[in-house]
Amino acid sequence: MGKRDAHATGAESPIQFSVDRSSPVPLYFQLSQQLEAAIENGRLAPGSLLGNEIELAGRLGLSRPTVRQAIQSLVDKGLLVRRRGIGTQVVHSQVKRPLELSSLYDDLEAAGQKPATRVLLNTTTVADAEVAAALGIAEGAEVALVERLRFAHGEPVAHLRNHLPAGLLTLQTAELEETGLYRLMRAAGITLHSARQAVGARAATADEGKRLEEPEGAPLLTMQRTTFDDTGRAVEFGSHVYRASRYAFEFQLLVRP
Amino acid sequence: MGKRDAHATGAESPIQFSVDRSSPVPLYFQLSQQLEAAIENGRLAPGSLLGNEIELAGRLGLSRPTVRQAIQSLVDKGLLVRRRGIGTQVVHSQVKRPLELSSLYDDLEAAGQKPATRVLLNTTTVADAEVAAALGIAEGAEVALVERLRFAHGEPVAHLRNHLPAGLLTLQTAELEETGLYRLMRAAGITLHSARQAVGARAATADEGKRLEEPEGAPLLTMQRTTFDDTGRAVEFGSHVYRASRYAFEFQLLVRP
DNA sequence: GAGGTCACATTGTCCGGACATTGCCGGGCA
DNA sequence: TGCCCGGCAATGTCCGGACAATGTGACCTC
Repeated sequence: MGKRDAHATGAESPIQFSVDRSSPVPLYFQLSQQLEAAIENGRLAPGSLLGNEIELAGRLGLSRPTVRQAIQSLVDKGLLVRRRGIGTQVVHSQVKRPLELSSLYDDLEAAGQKPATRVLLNTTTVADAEVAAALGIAEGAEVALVERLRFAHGEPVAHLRNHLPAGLLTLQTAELEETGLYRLMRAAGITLHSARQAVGARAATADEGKRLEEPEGAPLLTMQRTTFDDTGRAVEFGSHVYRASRYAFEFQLLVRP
Repeated sequence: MGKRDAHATGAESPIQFSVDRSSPVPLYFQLSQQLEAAIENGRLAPGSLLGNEIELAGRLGLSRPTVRQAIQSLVDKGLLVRRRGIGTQVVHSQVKRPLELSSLYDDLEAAGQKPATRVLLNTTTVADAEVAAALGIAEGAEVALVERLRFAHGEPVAHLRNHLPAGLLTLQTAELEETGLYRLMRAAGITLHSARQAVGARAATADEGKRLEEPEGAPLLTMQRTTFDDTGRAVEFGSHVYRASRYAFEFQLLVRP
């Protein structure tokens, strides 16, 4: 054969992708979804080359920028790696879901544990110094306050206290017992964008121990989180306490290049 | 005036950007850095519009795709928000450094605390089941093992135990006392790409208490982390214990759109 | 046989344009 | 006065091409 097989990667049964130009879904998005699915179910093996962009574009009847846009989105997700002069290949390891702004409710549900919630408090109050600073509002301003106990398998897992700016949305206690706070906020049209978190640990006080069915002095995991929407407004400040014996944070994170 | 002022945003003293075409630095990167700097130091006020892409491209003598690439990189960082039909604006809040694959050494140094390290162990051993699973190698395979105590202001902050695949790089004890593990790995040409972390809490054992100068039973923050390079290979597995009274994790994270 | 050199394949960067989609605002109409 | 509609401005998508930078492998030379 010649200097190098031009179809070195395509030789091994190239996967057939296709795009629907009549669909309102952007072409690059159609392609990236098909690529992601192929990676997810193993049809594109880890470490395998993707075949060069130009040929792929030609096969699909797309332009190279469109194909690049599709590939780039998966590179950003950490599923693909580009190597100049080499090609684009699937990362070797099993990359699980990358880091997301996780909700305890969704985490528990995904883990197969049916989460339950008991609302302890659902009212309004005035912001103290800490809450005001976190939400970027004036001290003494009105805020919504929600306190909940979260259970999994009938046992308490965490005590959640959240402050929200007044007027952002009205929280029904019945809804709060049914689902997570983030889902309610999203349903109200709030686009969550970023969050600032601090995770620490401390010993349980007597009150906390009673609430969470732990002895006084037991280690607890604490998290404070301020969540922002896409305009940068703070939309929620949470101060949560987890039973360390029942819960740990797990997440995947990518290095920003 | 007309239906709408075409220079509504440019009217308020448009910031002058400039690019150097003779520089080897990509044009879109030059622009994105200047934009980021302008946002960082407040010359581009939060909430202000950026002015339309076409006009900006014209002023700089760039094409629109190049300008879009620059803007997109800042949108990905969470500094800008695009609104179709409206324009691109700076997010309102003070977005601090986004989430990075943080190194305790760098964290402490950035906080102005001079970190110090005492190497307790720097040897090789065989992988037990946990380490083998984390690194994706065979049980019993040879691995490097490093145990360190990290100090800040002369007080112990954390006990760090790391396992690395054999042959990845040779760690000098003297180097480990001088800087952080990640810096050494990067200096050895390893491109860190992603990591899987689990953060929990537990009570200190008697041994741990002695090492970290905490009473037995004191709450400790624990973290296990497996780090991968850009090909997906696991390059490090860390099992760390922090004094909860002296350290907490802080990070910012973005919602994946 | 060992080493360096060169061509090639592939991604990286950049251009100029075209049309579609969306949100806002003003003006027209009832 | 109030509602609806059209126009406009801005981003979103897509095209086709051009040249640069880089890593690999094969070839050639010594």
